[in-house]
Amino acid sequence: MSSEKSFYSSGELAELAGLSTDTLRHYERKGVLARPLRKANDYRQYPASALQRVRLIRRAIAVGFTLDELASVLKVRDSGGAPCMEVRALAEAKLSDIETRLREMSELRKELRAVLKDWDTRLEQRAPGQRAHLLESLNAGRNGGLGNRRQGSVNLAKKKREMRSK
Amino acid sequence: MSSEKSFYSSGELAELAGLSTDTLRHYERKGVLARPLRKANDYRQYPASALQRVRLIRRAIAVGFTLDELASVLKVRDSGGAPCMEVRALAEAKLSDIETRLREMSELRKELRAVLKDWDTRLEQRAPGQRAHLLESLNAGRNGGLGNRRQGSVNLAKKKREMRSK
DNA sequence: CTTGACCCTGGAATTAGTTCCACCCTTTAC
DNA sequence: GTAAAGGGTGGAACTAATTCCAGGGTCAAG
Repeated sequence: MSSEKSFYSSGELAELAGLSTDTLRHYERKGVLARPLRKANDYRQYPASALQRVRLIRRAIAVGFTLDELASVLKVRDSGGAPCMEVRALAEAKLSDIETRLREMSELRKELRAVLKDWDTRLEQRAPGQRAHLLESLNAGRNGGLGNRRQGSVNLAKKKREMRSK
Repeated sequence: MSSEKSFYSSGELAELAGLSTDTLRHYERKGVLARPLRKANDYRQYPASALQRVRLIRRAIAVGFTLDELASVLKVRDSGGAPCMEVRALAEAKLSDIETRLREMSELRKELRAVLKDWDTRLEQRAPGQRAHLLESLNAGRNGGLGNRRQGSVNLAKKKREMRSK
């Protein structure tokens, strides 16, 4: 039943993971994906675990981690060392980022759903002068607690500017 | 009670929205933020609605929209026209993206929480040889239905490559 | 031995969003 | 009037992730 090979070539891994071999190499260069053993011909031989690693990477990226950030976290993990506070803090910050983004996303999902429903309704009714509200609702979203913060580096914009103009 | 001004300067709006005036100008250039009226001195005068618009933009970006994509959607909305199928399709695609990302994110949130808890436990116990599992758990996450797809443009990687090598 | 399918490498290029730069203008306070 | 603070402009630069490129192997099939 186990149709899983224990080694993948770069092409195979790329295929399985849904990305290009170029990207795999990139991950390697960035230090988030370990350099795999090579065969005699210098071809990469990825262990099965690499697939999971790649999936982890993609999830982490999707969630706002930077390859460099990830590298710092994974380096700790891979060497089994105790995470220096820096890394722990990073992980914690990411977690709270994620929570914020989760809220935002489900918010936007709701809005987007409403918009689509709206559009479809309007398109069916076809009342000529109707002038659909379309994304109007999107604009309306409760703009309560959220507001600014970006994914990783927050609002350095004018801070930097202020520094140099000082 | 309404402490809200009805017009903002670019600096004010930037401040409120938590981004730089440069970014505001960028949004304008990209066509997601309407060119505001100008005062006699050529200063921008943003209507209060611009703040909501900017917030919408940020949410949309956070969720995977591209400024160009957003522009195409918003252009429809702003002109009150019926959304051409292209735009509707885009919105729908984004919705499904969002749903996928939501799943991924809450998945990763869970994992991240576990990792943090793990770390803290280990750090407290301080069993020397323990060699923490750290992110180990992250690797373990159910890799069921999800897997590859990226935010916006999916997997063009090798597709393009294939085309040209044909 | 040639062809086609893969793989390798380092560095350049691209894409998107954002920021920086240089230079000029306006308004307010001293 | 002059410095400080805030605006404006176009275009260059930067960052991150990914892709492209050019030149060079390996290997099985025909």
